[in-house]
Order: sequence, then structure tokens, then C-alpha cells
Amino acid sequence: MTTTGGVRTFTAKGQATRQRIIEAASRLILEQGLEAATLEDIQASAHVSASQLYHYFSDKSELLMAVVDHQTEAVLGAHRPILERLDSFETLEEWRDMVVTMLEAQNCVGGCPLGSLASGLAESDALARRALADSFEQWQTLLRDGIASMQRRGELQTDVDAGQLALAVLAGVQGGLLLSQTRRDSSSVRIAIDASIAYLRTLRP
Amino acid sequence: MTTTGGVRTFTAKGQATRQRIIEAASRLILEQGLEAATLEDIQASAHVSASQLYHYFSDKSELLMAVVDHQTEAVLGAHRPILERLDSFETLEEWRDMVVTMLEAQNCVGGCPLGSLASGLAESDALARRALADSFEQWQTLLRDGIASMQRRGELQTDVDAGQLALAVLAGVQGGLLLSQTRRDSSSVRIAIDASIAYLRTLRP
DNA sequence: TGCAAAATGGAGTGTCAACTACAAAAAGTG
DNA sequence: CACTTTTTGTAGTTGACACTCCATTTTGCA
Repeated sequence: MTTTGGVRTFTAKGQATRQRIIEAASRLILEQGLEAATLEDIQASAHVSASQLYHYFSDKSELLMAVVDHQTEAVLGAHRPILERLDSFETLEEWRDMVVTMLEAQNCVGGCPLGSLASGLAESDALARRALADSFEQWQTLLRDGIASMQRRGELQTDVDAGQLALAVLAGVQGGLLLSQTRRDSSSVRIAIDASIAYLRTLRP
Repeated sequence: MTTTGGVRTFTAKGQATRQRIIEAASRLILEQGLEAATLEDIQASAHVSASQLYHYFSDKSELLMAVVDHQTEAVLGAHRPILERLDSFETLEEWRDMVVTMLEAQNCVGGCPLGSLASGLAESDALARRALADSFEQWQTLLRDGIASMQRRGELQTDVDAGQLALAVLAGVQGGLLLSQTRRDSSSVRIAIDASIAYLRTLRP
């Protein structure tokens, strides 16, 4: 075993296998919930044996951390392109449509990957909780920067705290996704985001 | 065993024991999460033996349904008194303070009892998911009626759908509680609710 | 007061899921 | 081409946790 800076190195094939495990775990956890997705399920779904799983992850919690990182990148990766160019109400509505469309693509199952992980791990895995707090922080920052752009462009008043607005919008999305997941109906998250947008519209100069 | 309408009857002592089990289960699940709270933990915490637990509940999922019902009553029971007299922004702020105070009382651990249960059970227990959807529905109705009262009193425009406003407020609370739980800091939920209130203020006639 | 039902104690059992041991195959590397 | 490391397969083991059995005590009630 060679190490570089304390981090294990894998061959290209190894990294692919590791990635396959993470993706299978992420999908199963989203679709069935944290407890229902067993390592055996994940092994079967990723087409790997137990020895492979433990070759790439020391234990379940380490795999879970990798899942948290993976889903963080998946979610932020989906939102970043659109939020980075956010500077108008039009783009804000595009973003709302993207959130709704993504949820509908999974039939409202799983809700928000980060929200579900946060809720399921917050009280049992302090490391994961902190990592997810960081994920939400990044998400909020993306929103804040977009809102600040809207302020700079004269679409919004400048005397309101963009960070607080971003937090409120993020909370609305998370709550809306949870309600939509529970009700199996995407209209909750749509209405929640629409309310956030309507609020922002009242803050035009 | 005597039954009344297909429902088991218990003596007063029996009902007390059953209640003790439900309350212990509710507390442990809130504090440690769904998976971490085992039946053994619950037995120890409620000071009952395994035979007692299975005397009152046929299996774990039945206990979980009882927990869902119990937490629904606990949450709605806390919100109902204040939401039933909601007809002004002053009362709305009282309600916000109550939500924040309740979360701080548990040091942000567990977040919203209903939100946590919904997130943890939605993909693994269809019955529980439906029950929780119903709980949210009731909660939303309480908010809607309060908002409608504000409209009738002339505190809010009457051309906005009270039900949609209630849904948006509920989503903000749920998302705010999740963020506060993850960050271990009640400011998220406070800011989220404040944003909802600020939005409603823009809807004054 | 006697008898049936309810409540409880305590000591199990079975299963399943996380995790391990060990060896063989594959693949990089000098 | 040797030979070291990585990757993978197979067949376990272990422990925890949901759930059960049966006896005993307690309680309700006719």
C-alpha cells in the first residue's frame, strides 16, 4: 500500500470501483432511507464483494462521509451553474423550475439528498453533521452571492442583508422539499419558493 | 383479552405503562435519531421488560405509529393555543418566539419532531408517511385559519390565498428548524420565520 | 372470594447486517 | 520478466437487536 500525504492511492480501476460504490450507496440511501440501505444492498447494487467495500472504506461511517461529500457535490454542482449567473428575477424563476423538475424526476422520493442526510445523521454522527452544516453554508453562499448580484444590478434594495435573505430562501426550499417528499406532490416546494420570490419582489427599489 | 370495536382495552395501569413506553420512545428517537434508538434502549428508559413492550405493541412499526401520533399531538398541542388566537402580527411574533424557545430548550437537538420522523420514515414506512402528511396538513390548517383571521381583521390583504401563505410559512419553519438542528444554532429558524413575517407585512392592505 | 384477564419478569432464540480472514487474480513498475 | 502492490473472491465470524415463550404476579369483576 502506497500513501501520499497519508491518503491512500488507488489505480484508475480502483477509483472507478470506489466511485461505483459511492454512487450506489447514494442512490439507495436516497431511495430507501439511511437505515433501509444495508451494506449488502449496496454491494449488490454496485456489483462488488464485501472485501472490495472494505478495501475502499474502513467502515460504514467512512462510506457515509463519502456519500455526504458526493451528494454535496451533486447538489451544489446542479445549483452552482444557475446560481452563479443569478442576477435577475427571471433567473430566479429558472432556478425554481430546476428545483421542481429535479424533485419530479425522482417522483418526490428522497426529497433533498442533503436535507435527508442531515436529518438522519445529525444526532448520530457528529462528523457528518458538521460536514452537512458546511454543505448548507456553501449553498447559502451561492444564494447570497446571487442575491447580492441582484442588489448590485438594481433589482433589489441594498439595505437588506443578502445573507439573511439567502438563509430564508434556503430554509423555504428545504422545508418545501420535505413537505413535497412527505406528500409525494411537488406543489409544496413550488409554492414555498414562489413565496420567497414574491417576498424578494417586494424588496425592489 | 377483551376488545371493544376491535381495539384492545387496557386497565388504567396498562395505559400508563403504554404511555410511558411511547414517551420514552419519542424522547430517545428525538435525541438519538430513529436508527440509534433501539427497543432495548426504549425498554430501559421506560423501565419496562421486553414482554411488556410486546404486550402493548405488536411490533416496532406499531410503536413507531404511536410515536408519530404522540409527537403530532405534542407539536400541534403546543402550537394550537397560540395559532387559534392568531389574528395580528404581534401574536405571530409570539409564535415565532415560542418556536425558537422550544428548539433552544432542547439545545437544537432533534429539530422538529415531526420533520425528523417524516424524513426518516418517508421512504421506509408508507403508513407513517401518510400519517405525517396528515400531521403537516393539520399544522398548515392551523396557520391558514390564523392568517385568514388576520385577513378578516384587516391586517392582511384578502386577495392572497391564505392556504398558500400558510404552506410557505410552514416550509420556512421546517427548513429553518432543519438548518438550526444541523448548525446547532437557533438563529437559522429565527431568521427564516422573521423573513416569513416580513413578507406578510408587505401584504398589509 | 374466586376466577378470568391483564400485567409483568426473565431468560431465551433467530436473523440479519456489519465486519474479517485469507488466498488468488490482476495490474502496475523497475 | 520478476516482484510488489492493488484488486477481487469466497467463506466465514460476531454481535446486536427484534422478537418469543412461559411462568408468575397483579388486577378487575361477578
